[in-house]
Amino acid sequence: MTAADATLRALTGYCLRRASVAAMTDFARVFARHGLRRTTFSVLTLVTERPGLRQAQVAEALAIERPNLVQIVGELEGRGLLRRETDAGDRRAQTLHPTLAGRRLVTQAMADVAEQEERLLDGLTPPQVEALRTALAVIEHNAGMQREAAHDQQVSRA
Amino acid sequence: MTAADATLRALTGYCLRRASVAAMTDFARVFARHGLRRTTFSVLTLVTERPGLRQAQVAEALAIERPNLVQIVGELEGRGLLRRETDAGDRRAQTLHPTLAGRRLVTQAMADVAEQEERLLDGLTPPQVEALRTALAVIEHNAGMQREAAHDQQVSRA
DNA sequence: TATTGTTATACTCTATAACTATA
DNA sequence: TATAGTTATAGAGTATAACAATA
Repeated sequence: MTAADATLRALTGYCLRRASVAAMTDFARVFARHGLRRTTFSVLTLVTERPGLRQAQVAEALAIERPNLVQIVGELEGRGLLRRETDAGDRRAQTLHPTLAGRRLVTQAMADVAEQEERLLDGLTPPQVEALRTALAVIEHNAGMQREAAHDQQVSRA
Repeated sequence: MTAADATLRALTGYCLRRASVAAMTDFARVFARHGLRRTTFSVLTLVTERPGLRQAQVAEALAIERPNLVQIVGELEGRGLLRRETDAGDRRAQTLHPTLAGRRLVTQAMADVAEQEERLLDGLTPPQVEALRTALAVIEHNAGMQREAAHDQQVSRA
């Protein structure tokens, strides 16, 4: 495809966004069934998979700004799904640990999410899904390169 | 992949979202070089491709709520990139028409967007890109099915 | 009565500056 | 001084209710 015939609906970037928005809308409904949003589901799942992470590490891993994570963790702690624990070695840091209720909720929610994902991928063969994931990884990588290049340019201009 | 090993990073839905966010972040930078945002670029491009559409038709085509489109069109009209024209046959309706400046801006911006898209897809063969677009269409379709099913359920409950 | 564009409004997600307490 | 968590706040994007003009 050349730039000449690149109309709005022909843009792969727009197809990517439409599919993402549609998929995340469905996922949001699954999250809501468990009283979760995308961000709270992500944080609770990560903390369950890797207990003891600091908030800053969770924020880094999930690309969430630290100030925004405070409310998310507060919400999950308020519902008794995880607890904050002051790090023994560095009393500035809060490590995060799932409660039993949190682990149970993650198990249930993740099962529903996986089921929803199967519905979304219905009609695609395993090789097609693998090819999709490869393509998505390439795009994410290329976009990251773009961001770094723009950042370097900004730095060198300063 | 079964639900059993579905950790956060293994979810295809999350890979899809990360790639989409990364790609749209880059596109946003391209739009900004022309004084546009994603929404204003989309509207101006569509109006240039299909002049004379009513606002309600543009909103429907781009999945933008009509109230939100008012500001977008107002911004583009204020910059002299398109003009509203009261429909002769239905004086409630406003049809949208690109100005010369608007058409020129779309040509320039679309060229940059297509170039950016090529960078994003760098490393993928044309068949791989085609397979990606097929997979994205399947996901969007499946998600739409999900939405309709949920809506039908909601209606039948009422 | 229904529809188009519009106004006002609210809600979510995200981003940044600045504070505190620790290091 | 630098970092972790926090507070407050601002912005973009999106969603709904209600109104005037028109059909």
